[in-house]
Amino acid sequence: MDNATQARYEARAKVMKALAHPTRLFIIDRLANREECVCELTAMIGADVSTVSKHLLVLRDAGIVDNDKRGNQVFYSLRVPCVANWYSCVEGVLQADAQQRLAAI
Amino acid sequence: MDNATQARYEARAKVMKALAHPTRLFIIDRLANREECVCELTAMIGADVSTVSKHLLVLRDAGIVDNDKRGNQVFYSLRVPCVANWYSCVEGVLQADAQQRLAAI
DNA sequence: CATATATTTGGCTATTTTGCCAAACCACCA
DNA sequence: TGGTGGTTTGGCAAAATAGCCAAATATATG
Repeated sequence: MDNATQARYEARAKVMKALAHPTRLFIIDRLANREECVCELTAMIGADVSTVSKHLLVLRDAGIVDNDKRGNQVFYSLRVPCVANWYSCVEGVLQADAQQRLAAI
Repeated sequence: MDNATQARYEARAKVMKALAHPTRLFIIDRLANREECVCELTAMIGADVSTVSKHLLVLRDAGIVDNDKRGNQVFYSLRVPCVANWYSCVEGVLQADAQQRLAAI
């Protein structure tokens, strides 16, 4: 694998990695419908604000969300909506897996 | 967030996590066209066989690939092809990100 | 200006992930 | 049976990630 190829896969992996956490997937789900402020997301998630803020940073670094500061709160929104469409595929993986496990009994 | 919801996001995250590594994304790309044996994948990746084997185990545990032992080699194939379609979306994220960085100069 | 609210950052520890080596395993063949 | 090629497993050290607290920052408001 040459350097350019390596770099390309690393860039892709960064995006995937940003989505590889339950809390961040939950955030994506919330943002699929409308933008939300950090305070609202924090209330729904139930973790420390600093933790949520860091999750949002990961998503922003990956280019998945945008943020907009209005007044003293910051609103996050989904920048690339297609991400939200992956769920059907992920669910497909989970269902196929469940069926295989069932068949293995 | 109740327990069931939590569990659902964790299951999804497991699938995403399995894809959140350059080497594993490379493997998915290879398997998008045809099945490959561990030996062939190892040759293309250029890491230790044991490393590649463990990456394949992660993908298998997540339900993303299947394996088929024939003779003394093991062939891996993509079980849920839709995963390969995510690339266009990931590329979209990367391009949007590149444009934003460009605009910020 | 002082205070309150919303968010980010620094820093620390605990946990998870990665990748290599060595060893075990398995199927084939002489 | 012994040897060979292909694959997995165990184990370990290095690196990355997660989550909390405390502190810093920024904005609104009295």
